[in-house]
Amino acid sequence: MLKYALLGSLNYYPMTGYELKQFMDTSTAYFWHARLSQIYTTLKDLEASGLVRSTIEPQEDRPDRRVYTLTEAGRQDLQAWLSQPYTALSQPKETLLLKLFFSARVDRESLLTQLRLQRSLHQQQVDTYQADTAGLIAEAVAHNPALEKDALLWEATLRFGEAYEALYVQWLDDTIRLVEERF
Amino acid sequence: MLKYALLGSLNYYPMTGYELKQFMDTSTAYFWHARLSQIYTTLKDLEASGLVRSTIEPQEDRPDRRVYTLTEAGRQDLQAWLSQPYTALSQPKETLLLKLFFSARVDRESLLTQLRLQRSLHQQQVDTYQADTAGLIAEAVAHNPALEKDALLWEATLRFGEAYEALYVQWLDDTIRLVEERF
DNA sequence: ATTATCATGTAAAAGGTTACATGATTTG
DNA sequence: CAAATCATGTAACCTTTTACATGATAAT
Repeated sequence: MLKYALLGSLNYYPMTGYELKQFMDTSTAYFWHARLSQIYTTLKDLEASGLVRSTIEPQEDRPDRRVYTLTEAGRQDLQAWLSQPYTALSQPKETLLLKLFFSARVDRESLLTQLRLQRSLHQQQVDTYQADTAGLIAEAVAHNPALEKDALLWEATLRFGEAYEALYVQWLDDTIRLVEERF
Repeated sequence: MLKYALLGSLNYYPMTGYELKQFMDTSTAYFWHARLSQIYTTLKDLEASGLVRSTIEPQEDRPDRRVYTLTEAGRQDLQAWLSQPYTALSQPKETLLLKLFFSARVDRESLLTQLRLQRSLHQQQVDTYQADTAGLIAEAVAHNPALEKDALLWEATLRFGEAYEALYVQWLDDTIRLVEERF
């Protein structure tokens, strides 16, 4: 699926692997992320399949930039994926819940420390969304009004991320209280 | 991490790979799932590491049952993992959000069909939790009152699952309205 | 009659992480 | 002076999925 994250991103404008990583880190990261190493190898595969094409921009004192462009075949593959309905449910892996589920014989204080630590991490995430991501969307539309529809959908995914983090913090608060009072 | 799902489950009582699959499907599945093939190969690895031990119960007309038991080393490994704080944030992969993010050039009706389909799938999940899982926890405690503390934590994870699905349905409703009105 | 359940597994492929390797420039 | 940024990649490993293989019994 990283495939489509890359094709979708390159559909906006040509980018290097490094730039794709940055793009994803500031836009899709909270529902789809990837390491640089995976991005580089996947781009190579996509080029071998003819869905992207790369050109080299020479640079001095640092590695040449390899800029990837979406090909017509790539655009079609992306459109085909986008217009095909997604009939599955994603199956999340939540390490914290897994640990909690089996923690009945862990001592109370360790459990509370664990939960409070997670609370602070998730609270930080909420702050990040509000500060960074919302601003980036507004900026993109200001530069290019043709992205209005895109921005509508970007905001929808952002709303999901915010609601998810708010839910997480709320659930942690409830669970911390539960453990304090009844565990 | 499947490793700990298996060790944690076997800490309750010995099970076969097949039974572990069923156990996970009715308890951890909404935050941790695995296929049978992965369970079988992981159990083999765990036995090679001495964390579980298996004995064969012969059967006629169907494959012999291979029953896995947690070893003392396995119990210690599990406890070590449980008492070690989890300092990361899980990085979810939400295919629906990925598609939505790049869907600005998809036609309105396809988008709405997509979102409505997902709404019905998530609504089903809500119903499943309420019907199935809550009952199983009550049953387990009734059979074995020593599981009271366990049940407290199981209910906490269940509450997360319910809140998550409720959030998802709510977000889909909001997003469907947004697309209807402004896309 | 077909599908679900019980019950085991293996093999190949895909997806993803971690570690390694290099090195100049800019910012704090 | 140290850390972050820019910029590329490869290799080994681990995790997960998909496909294959078998076959009786019970339920619809």
